[in-house]
Amino acid sequence: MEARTFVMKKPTGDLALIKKMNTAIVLDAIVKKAPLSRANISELTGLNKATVSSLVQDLIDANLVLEIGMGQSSGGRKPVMLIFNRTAGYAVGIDLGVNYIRGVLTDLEGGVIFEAEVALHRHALEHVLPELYRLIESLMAQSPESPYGVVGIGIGVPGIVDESGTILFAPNLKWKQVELEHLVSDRYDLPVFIDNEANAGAQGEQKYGAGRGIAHQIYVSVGIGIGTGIILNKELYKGASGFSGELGHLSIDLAGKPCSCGNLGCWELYASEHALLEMAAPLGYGSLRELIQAADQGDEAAQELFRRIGADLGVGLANVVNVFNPEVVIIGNRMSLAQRWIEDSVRDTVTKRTLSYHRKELRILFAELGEQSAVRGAAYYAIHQFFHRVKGGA
Amino acid sequence: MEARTFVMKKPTGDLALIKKMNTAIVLDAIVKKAPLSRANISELTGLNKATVSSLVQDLIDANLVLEIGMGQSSGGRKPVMLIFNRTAGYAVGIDLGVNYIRGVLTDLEGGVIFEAEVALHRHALEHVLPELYRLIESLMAQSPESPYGVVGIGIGVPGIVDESGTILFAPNLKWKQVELEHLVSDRYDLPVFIDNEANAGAQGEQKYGAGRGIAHQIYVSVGIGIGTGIILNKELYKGASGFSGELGHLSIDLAGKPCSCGNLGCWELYASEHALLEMAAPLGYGSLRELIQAADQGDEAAQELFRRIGADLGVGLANVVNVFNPEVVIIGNRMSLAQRWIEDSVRDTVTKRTLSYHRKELRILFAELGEQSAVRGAAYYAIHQFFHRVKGGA
DNA sequence: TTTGTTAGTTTAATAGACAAACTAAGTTTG
DNA sequence: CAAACTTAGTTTGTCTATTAAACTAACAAA
Repeated sequence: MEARTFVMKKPTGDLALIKKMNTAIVLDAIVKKAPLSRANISELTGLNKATVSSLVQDLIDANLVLEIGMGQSSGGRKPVMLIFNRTAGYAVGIDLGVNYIRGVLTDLEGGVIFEAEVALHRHALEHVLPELYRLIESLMAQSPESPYGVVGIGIGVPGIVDESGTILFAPNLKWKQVELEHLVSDRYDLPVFIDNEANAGAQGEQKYGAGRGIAHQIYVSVGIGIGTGIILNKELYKGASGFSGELGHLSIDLAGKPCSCGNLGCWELYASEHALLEMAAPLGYGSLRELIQAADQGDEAAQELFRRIGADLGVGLANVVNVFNPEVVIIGNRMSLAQRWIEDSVRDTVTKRTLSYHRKELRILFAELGEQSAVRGAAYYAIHQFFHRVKGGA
Repeated sequence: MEARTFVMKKPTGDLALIKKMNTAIVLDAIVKKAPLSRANISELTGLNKATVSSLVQDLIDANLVLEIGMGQSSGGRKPVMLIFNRTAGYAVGIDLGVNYIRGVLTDLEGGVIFEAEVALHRHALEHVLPELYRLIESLMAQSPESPYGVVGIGIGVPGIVDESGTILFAPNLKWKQVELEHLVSDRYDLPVFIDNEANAGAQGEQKYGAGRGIAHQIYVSVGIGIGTGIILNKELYKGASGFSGELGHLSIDLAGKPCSCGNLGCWELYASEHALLEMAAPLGYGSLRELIQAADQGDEAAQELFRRIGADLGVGLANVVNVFNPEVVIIGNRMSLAQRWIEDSVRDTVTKRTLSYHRKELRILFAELGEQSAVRGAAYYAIHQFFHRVKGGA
């Protein structure tokens, strides 16, 4: 979780804790419902006016809140309106893909200030790292002067990551045991957060996209394989070993095709981009883009292929829905580009195959942030940790 | 959550909260590691000696903690040892099955004081309710005089339950829309908690059985059908509608047998007691008990049947493991009686079909509480809520 | 101008945690 | 056996964050 070690005090309830809690409550109110006056905050949160005044002053001193002048009077003294100072610092988010590296610089609200992308032609670590560093440095160079500067770097990667930010295995990059967090944080002396692409995407959609305000959200990243980010009670769920959600290897056919993972009939053998292209090859199409174009131009075979992929996606999604009973399922990554050709068959299949109790609350959506789900989510990791740091008082 | 409405104050951080937290910390320490002295608690929790003394006094005044006399000196004044007063109150736990009602009376540590069971021959509500009431009353009659008396009643039922404690649907009882919580709590004027049998069983194993101290535990109740109780971060996970974990309707065969739920190839069609007995019928066996006996006496066909059921159980479990990456999976309910005949094939299948990363942390266990998982879990609901109530200060 | 209203600060009270001093009651040592 | 040391638990005074209430500031309407 933490990047470097901030010494953990004993977690007993003392006065510092309650101040921390209340500060968080106040800041939260401002972030979510700005502009607000102190009086508004008091009413909204139930905290006493005096308490709010004191906490707000601390936040102003910490450069996290700004007074933007007088608001409308409703028959008495004019209120002083407060907003969150989103430019008190900046965050870097990186999406390290298989054939690209994408990066954004965001403000503390996660809004994109600047973005950049480079193509990746080789996967060797010695080749990728310099590219990554160059991208990070170009992003940081764009960050305006600010009280906190760049507060951290979040990176989404296509592989399995452990708690220490080490990439255990990234099949499509052919990487094993890459201590990426150490490498990057040593270089820039900043907090660095590594997570897999699907988790980062899930966070992105949860905070800034289709999943805003939703407690139970499953993000299914359908690209070359299938990955998932599981958000339960508004928090990323990671299993015992820190990497759950290998839903790509959910078996949907107990006697189906053998998978490299050892199981039979894994979902991603049926419903990923890779599976689609395998079936498209005999028709003479070599890429997702070509296939979509063909479908758009009326090619029945291509359209049928999408329907089939949609159905198989739906089979797995039905399982996911029956297991998690989520409020939304978000389909993201490259396959979301084919939304118009797969959406109907996905929905039909899910409707047929889920319990009616679960269907009631369910919405199936496509990623709102498109290709930016993962970068924005990655940046959020850095922002999130920054808030914990400043509220702690370091 | 709450049974009756205790008016919720604004959840801001005030002094009462921190006292509540620290009281909980102290009580927790005593419950888990008794006997302890005040000095021990101070060291253990990091709370100041004075604070501990004061909080302990409150707990003694509330009859929740007892002084049991002097402990061993280690070179200075003898410590006064403290224990949790487990008999300050009692809880009733009920497992409402399809052909039985089982009940226990427990102390506040969940230890069984008294147990009883009645057979159910008819399922009509008019017939079951009086039986249920008679059982509850016989249990309550056994509770000794105590400061708090019976603190609540927990009931596990074979069906889908909503947040208000209404049984929406219990297929095997043919019940629909039974407001059980209301009925029972009106009758006894006590807090009543209804949940489905698998969730109750999961809680039972989590607190008193094979899942003690484990954060991520999946309890699979294999009976007539398959139900599951999912515990993540030590808490029962319920989905958006309050009833997730219909893992029985996880499809393991995308083109398999049609299920009454609308899906194809549902797990419980392959790996439940019902499925087993269907396959056993041609061999001339009519019950699980007979089949186990046959296997014990060397009947190869029966043994083969168990191996097959074990394998199909394993297929579904592998999916569960890949999805949740839990630390333990606990197989409970009736099928756990056949442990010795299915264990090997279950393990083999799971090993073959799960990702090695997940397997590392994984243990597959059978219910430690046997047939009592659900009753004990049900009682725990009442105990748990009681603690929240007294710590609140009512 | 007066009256009433709303915003925000100041003041004094309160409650809980804590450190330090203190009392209580034991053990070890010369 | 007395003196010295140890440990348990309580008492005392301090500190801090919240709060209610009083107060100041600034405006609108009559």
